[in-house]
Amino acid sequence: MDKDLTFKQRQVLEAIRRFQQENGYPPTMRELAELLGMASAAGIHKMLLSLQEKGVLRRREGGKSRSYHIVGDEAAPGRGRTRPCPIIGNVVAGMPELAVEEREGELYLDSDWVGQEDIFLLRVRGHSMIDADIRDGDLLVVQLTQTCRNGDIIIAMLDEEATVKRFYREKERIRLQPENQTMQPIYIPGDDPGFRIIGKVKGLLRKY
Amino acid sequence: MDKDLTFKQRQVLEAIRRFQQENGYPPTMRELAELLGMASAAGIHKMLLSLQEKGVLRRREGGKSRSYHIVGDEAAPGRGRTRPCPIIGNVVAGMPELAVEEREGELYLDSDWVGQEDIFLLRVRGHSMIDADIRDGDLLVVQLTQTCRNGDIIIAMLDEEATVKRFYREKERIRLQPENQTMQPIYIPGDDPGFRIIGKVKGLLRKY
DNA sequence: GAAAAAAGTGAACATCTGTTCAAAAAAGAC
DNA sequence: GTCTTTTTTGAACAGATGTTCACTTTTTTC
Repeated sequence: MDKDLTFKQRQVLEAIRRFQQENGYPPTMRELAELLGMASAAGIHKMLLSLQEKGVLRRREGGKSRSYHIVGDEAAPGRGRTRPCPIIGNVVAGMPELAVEEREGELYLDSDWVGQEDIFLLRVRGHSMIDADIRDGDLLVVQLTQTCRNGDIIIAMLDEEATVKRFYREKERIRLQPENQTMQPIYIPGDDPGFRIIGKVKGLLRKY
Repeated sequence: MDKDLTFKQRQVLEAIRRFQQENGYPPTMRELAELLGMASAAGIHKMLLSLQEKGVLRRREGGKSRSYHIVGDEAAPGRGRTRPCPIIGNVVAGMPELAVEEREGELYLDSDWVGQEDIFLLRVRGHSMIDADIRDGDLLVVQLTQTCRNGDIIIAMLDEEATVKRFYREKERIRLQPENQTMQPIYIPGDDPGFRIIGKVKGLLRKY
């Protein structure tokens, strides 16, 4: 696909790539012209159009400055490869609107790893899940969902307070099992209005 | 150093970062203003100046459009804030050249989280570190280094085989301690040529 | 060599972009 | 409360930038 490019066109492409690499943003047409020793921006303009037709160059919006990027270049806008995920210090009432006050920051995570669903990162407080090898200070990747299966590790609101527990549905009640031998399970009647499932744990991040 | 930023200034910084991440080039002042719901570019202009004075923002040349970049992200200009990290299935002889045959794939990770050093991801086999809450199948973030301190979790080559152990330097020998009560420590004479430290564990990724 | 395509020029124009200024609103500090 | 700092607005301006046009030069193709 690169074979039907002329020498000049390849030169322009290479100049764009180098400029982006060195400066962190794409060049303007006149900057490109000067870089290639040309006197007018019009020639570059024509060249960029033909490069666009051949599919090797793209621009996000017409008319905007510095908006060209090379197709297939890693430096190009990689929508989809990674996504920003907010770090929540504490789950608070009003979820899943993710109260902004509790935002610690955000991490960009690989979409291949966390998937496309609505997620956030929750910092673990305490040792209630130590038998599941989840430690104090770990970050949990939480997927917002109401549906979960027996044995899932979930985040639940229980009377305005958030907890991480393993979920089991029993006959007339729900059992929330802490993964810590020294702690007792919590039983929820089926009709408890103070109980609400926020989401389930899909992954874990730990920093040493 | 980030502590003397106002809330608004931090908001502006975050908007710049996100725009750069999504589009591959920095925003103009008016684009920023619209993004933040402001009516004029002048406010943004003043804000960028103060951010510049505080040293968190820089521009390559005055007067040029879209030429601002965030100081923390400047280490990898144009590469955004994530970096590709190879996933290694097994550590093999010949490291740290990271034999390509063993590459399982790669994940893009947040530079804020993994830092700028040379790293790779190693998949854990077995349960030798279960007492350190590291499970079979976890991915370890390994920083390539020869220097490590007592108590560090390290990756070491021992007679052509890779192991994950906790590192302790004793009088005339090195003790490699498995974090599993049922396993015995390994002792290495100080002059063992078959022993080599690959790196140390900086983080952990787990998927449920 | 003739014809066609590609590359380049120079000028003009509309819009975008950064910058400045005066003033007002909002938020904190005291 | 008063005062100061921060934040926002609106307008205006200069220069930068993308675009178009007519035309010339160079290169390629037949």
